[in-house]
Amino acid sequence: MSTTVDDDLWSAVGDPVRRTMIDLLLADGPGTATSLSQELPVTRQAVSKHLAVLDRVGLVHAAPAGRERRYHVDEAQLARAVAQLSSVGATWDARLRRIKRIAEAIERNRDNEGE
Amino acid sequence: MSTTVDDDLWSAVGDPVRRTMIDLLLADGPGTATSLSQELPVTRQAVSKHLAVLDRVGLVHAAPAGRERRYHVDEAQLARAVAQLSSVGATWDARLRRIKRIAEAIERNRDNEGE
DNA sequence: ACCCACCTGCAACCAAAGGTTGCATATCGA
DNA sequence: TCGATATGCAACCTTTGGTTGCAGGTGGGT
Repeated sequence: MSTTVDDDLWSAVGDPVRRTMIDLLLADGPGTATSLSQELPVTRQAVSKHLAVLDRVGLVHAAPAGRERRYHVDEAQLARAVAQLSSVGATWDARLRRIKRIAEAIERNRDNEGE
Repeated sequence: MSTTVDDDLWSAVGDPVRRTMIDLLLADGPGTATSLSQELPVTRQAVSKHLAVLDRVGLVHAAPAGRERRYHVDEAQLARAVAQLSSVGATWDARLRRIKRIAEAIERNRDNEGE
């Protein structure tokens, strides 16, 4: 079961730089490619490309203001992304617990045969 | 605050093919590059490279058995990955809630001034 | 023992993604 | 108007995900 996740949304937040960008936008409020690049280890152009990716999947939106483009997080879309993260996490977690339970059952069974 | 996430671990599960591979290994139990590739839209060699990536970050381990290499999920490491997913999710979720709370406060304030 | 089928690893090659530099354009402010 | 600043676009490089082709082990019949 492939968990039916939106691959575009996931891989958008899969990049460490983009994840940090979202962190920054949430912490400091809306920002521009230039302002973000000053707090990141990459150039403004790289940040600009990442913003384009985030914009394409709807995680951020641009608000043109004079000579600068101020980006802000789309809260609804980010909430959707968070839901998917926890969804996959929950799926894996459930499987891990099931595996552990089966392992314990086998363990008990082996003990019974041994006595 | 950059959430101090292990970027290698995160980007390992960031790839959709690798995520599906983990799903398969959890659902069907240990498997080989060949067996996994039969249920995936990529070639055996591609799967083999992905397994190498997952192995490098400790999410899977190989058990050489005769002519085949059977891979199984490292449950502890996967649990760690799941924890990071939910950690980032929780961080963003908290910020979203805080933003919403502030927005509502401003809303209330504006209403008071208006009356 | 032999041969064939099967699983694997390695190398060459390709395309897309992330990153950089350089340059041209547009806007704000003194 | 002129300089400083913010942006966009293009060329180029490197890494990564993907492919094909080929050679090397291992297992199982005959």
